[in-house]
Formats: sequence, C-alpha cells, structure tokens
Amino acid sequence: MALYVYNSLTRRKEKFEPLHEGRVHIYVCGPTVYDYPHIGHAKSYISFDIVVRYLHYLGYKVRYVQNITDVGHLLDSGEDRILKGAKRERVEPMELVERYTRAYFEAMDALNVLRPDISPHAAAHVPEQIELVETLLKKGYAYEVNGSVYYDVSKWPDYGKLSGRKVEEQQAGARLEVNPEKHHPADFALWKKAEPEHVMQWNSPWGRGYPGWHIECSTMSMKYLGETIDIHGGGMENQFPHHECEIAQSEAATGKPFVKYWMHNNMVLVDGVKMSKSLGNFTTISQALEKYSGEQIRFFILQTGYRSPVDFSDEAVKAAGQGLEKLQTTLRNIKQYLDRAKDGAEAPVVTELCAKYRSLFEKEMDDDFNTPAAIGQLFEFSKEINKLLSADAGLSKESVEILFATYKELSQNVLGLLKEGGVEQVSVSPFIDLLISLRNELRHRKEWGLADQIRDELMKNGVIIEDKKGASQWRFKE
RNA sequence: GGCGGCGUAGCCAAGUGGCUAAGGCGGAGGUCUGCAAAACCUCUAUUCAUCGGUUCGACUCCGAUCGCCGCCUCCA
Repeated sequence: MALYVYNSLTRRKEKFEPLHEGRVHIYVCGPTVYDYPHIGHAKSYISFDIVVRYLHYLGYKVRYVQNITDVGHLLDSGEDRILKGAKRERVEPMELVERYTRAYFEAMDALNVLRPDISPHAAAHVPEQIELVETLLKKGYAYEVNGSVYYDVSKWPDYGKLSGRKVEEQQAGARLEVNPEKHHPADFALWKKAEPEHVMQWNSPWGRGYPGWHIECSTMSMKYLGETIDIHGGGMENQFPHHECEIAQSEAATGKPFVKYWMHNNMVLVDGVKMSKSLGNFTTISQALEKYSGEQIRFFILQTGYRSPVDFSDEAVKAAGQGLEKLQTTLRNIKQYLDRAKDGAEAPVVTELCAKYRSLFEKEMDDDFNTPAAIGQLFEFSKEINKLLSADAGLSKESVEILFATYKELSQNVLGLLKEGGVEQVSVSPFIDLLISLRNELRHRKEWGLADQIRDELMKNGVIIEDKKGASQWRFKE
C-alpha cells in the first residue's frame, strides 16, 4: 500500500511521492504569539504532528519547519497583534513574544506534539523578507507606493488557483475598507510603511517599515526547505488569502512550483460555530488541561478526521476519555502479563495477529491519515489481545514482547497516545495517610505486630512516623 | 452575491457503485469473580437530511430542496 494525501490544490487524494526519495520537507503555518493557545491550535498542530509521525513511521527523513509569527500580522484596525498585546500587558513586544512562545510550546508538550525541527521567527528574518520583496519588484510583480510595497495580483493569472476564487467575483471591501494606495483591491502588502509610533520597524530600501504577513512564510519556507517543498500545512481559514498569497509571491519570485501537496485541517467548533479569538468562545489549552489530561484531548481530536470539523464539548471529551482508558488498560494488561511470562518460542497466532492489525492500521493511515479509522482498528486489536491474554494459553515472553512492541509502536509512536508513566506522577501523600490510618486502627485493636510492620516498612522506604498524642505525623527521611 | 464543505443509531464518528453500513461513548442482558474492578460475549441504524434522476443495483454518482458551517484580505 502507498500513502495517499488529500491535496487542497487539486481537491483530490493523490499518491504521496516526495520530491527527493526518502526525505520529506514540510512547512506548517505556526501561531501568532500574542495570546494563549486554544483548542483550535491543538487540532491543527496535533493533525500535522500525526503527519510527521506517520512519515517517520514509513521511514522518511523529515524536516519539519513551523514558523512563529511575531510581526506583521495585523488586526482589522490595522494594529499589529503583537503591539496590541504588548500594550495590553505593558511589556516589550519581544517580551510578549517570548512569553507566548513559551506558553505555546508548553501546551504542545502537554499534548505530546513533537516539536518542529526548526521554529523560525518572522522578526528574525526581516533581511531575507526584504530580499524577496526586492526580487518581486525587480521582476515586475510588485509596485511601491509611498513607502509601502504591494503585490500586483493582475500580473499573476494563477491567483486564486488554491482557493478556487476569481478576483473579479470577490466583493471588494466586503469586510474592510479598500486601501486607496492599492492599484486593485485584491493586491496585498509585501512591505508596509511604519508610522513613527509603530514600535517594530526596520530599515528597508523603501524607508522604515515592517514586513507584510504573508511574506514571512514564503521566505522562511524557501530558506530552510528549498524553493519547492513537499507539504505545506495550515488551518482551512488560511487557505485564502494567506496561502493563496504565499503561492503568488513564491512562484512569481522563483518561477517554480512552491508546494507539491497543500494540506488544510478543519476547525474546532463550539455549539456549531468556529472557536476563535474574535468570537471569544475559546477554551485555552491550559484551561482544558485543568479538566482533562493532554492525552485525552489529543485522543478526542484524533477521533475525528483532520479534514472534518469537531465540536468541542465537555460531554464529548469525557466520552473520548472512557474509550482511551480501555486502550490504556490493554497496555497495562500486556505489561503485567509480560512480567510473569516465561521464555519460549514465539507463538504463530501472536505473530499473525500483530501482522494483521499492523496492516489494517497502516491501510487506514495510508488513506490520508485516517486516524478515526486507525483508532477503530486499534480497538479491535486491543480486544483480540485481551482475549489472548485472558485465555492464559501460557504465552511465552517472546510472544508477549511482540504484542507489546506492536501495540506500543502503533499507539505511542504513530498516534502519540498511551504514554507510560504519566499516571505514576501523582503524589504519594494520600497513600501514606491511608497506611497510617489503617495502622492506627490496628493499634486500637492492639494488633501491634502488624502495626509495627507497617511502620518498619515505611521507614525502609524513607518515611518516618511519629506517634503524637491524638495523631500520628509523618515526614520524609532527610 | 461568489468559493468551499457538511447532514450516517440516544451521542461522537469511519466508510463503500452490489458481501453482515467500522469503531468509541451511553444503554440492556450474560460469562468470569468471595464482592468489586477489568476483560470477554450478545443485543442496541432493514437504513445513511428530504425529494427526484442515472443504473441491473446508490447511503455512495447527478439535480433540486431544506438545515448547518467555513472563507471572501483578522484567526490553527
């Protein structure tokens, strides 16, 4: 079987063939770091985490670049998001950027999202962005007006090929006032002139200013991954205009295709409408982590395909958690069986079972990363494993090890689920309190032998009990 | 107005031009168990928004209708 990927550019599933054998270059639009990440970000980055993990599983060498937007991304008001955030929190813009970049990575770590290989910041690549703008000017695809540079959409007949739009059919100024500097309302800014009070500004051939939003992705993608890359990912809402503009800029500058496969993930909804900053109906990832584990959130998201929207609700996340627990129990069951299994030959049933479910799982993943279906296979696999283990057919250590390795590879390596050791992180205090209350019950009954045994065993494990009047206290041995 | 997508059981959610329409949650019953828990077994959509059409055959393809969502220069 081969991997098939849904390409937004052609609107169909295509066989995945990387540009260079054995290696994949992927770029995903990263966050604008002006506020805490929310569940919508989780869906996007978990989706592409799966893409990267599965490509690794298939044996590809992957270079994964995901930008950090820290300049140039404007609000409707024309205000830079970063500057607005900095004002709100009364900090330096780059202090704000640092704060929310950290928050972003911490949230992603909690969701077991692997970090990209490179996380370039837009503000750290201003010279490269200026170079690209100069190239576009030189080639006649852009024009300068009063210190700002705009891309001339009329020079690029392909504009609209990704989103299927025609410039003439759009309602100019539907949402924003038309900028009178532009030759055509569809033209977009490559470089913006900065007013003196605009804190983030750089020298350029056109005076003091700052880069437009779209140019950063073209620049950094080309810098780290080459002029043509294998996969470019991002949220569906960025298909137009952001990705459309990226294509126009990049292809006009290089004369080469920018991206082979465009992938777009769908949105997280709340009561049927998009979760977004502007609607204020978002749950931040750290808020969600107070109620659910990162793994539970991850599993919830993976139970829906990346191209389908998912409605975030307490009920749905809880239901997902129940299912996840079932898969975790199976992993525990295998581990426990492994501890008491004896050496022996591999049982053919086990080898066949593993091969069967590995192949079924791969078949689903090969179909455009169909995680809900792959998870369905994992549930079936889990059921078969439990049957085998509870039949207690005296499976050999070797057999159980294959089960363990296969089950872990699919659930942990590919899906990023069933992390071991997470549950053991709880505090020991409640358990020590419990032992002490049991021991005090024994002391009441004058069952000194057992009571002393508890005290001695705790002492061996570094816990000292001191019986005071009315209560027993405990502390850790220094 | 333009572009794109969605509507599958009580809920979530895969899927296919024709074998029994995955899987999970919830629910019902059972096996196992000192009691639990876990696990396992059985049942829980004669039907895929509605109405037409194409076809030997459609939930799947086409058209219309209804409902919902996203985008049209702010968003993962």
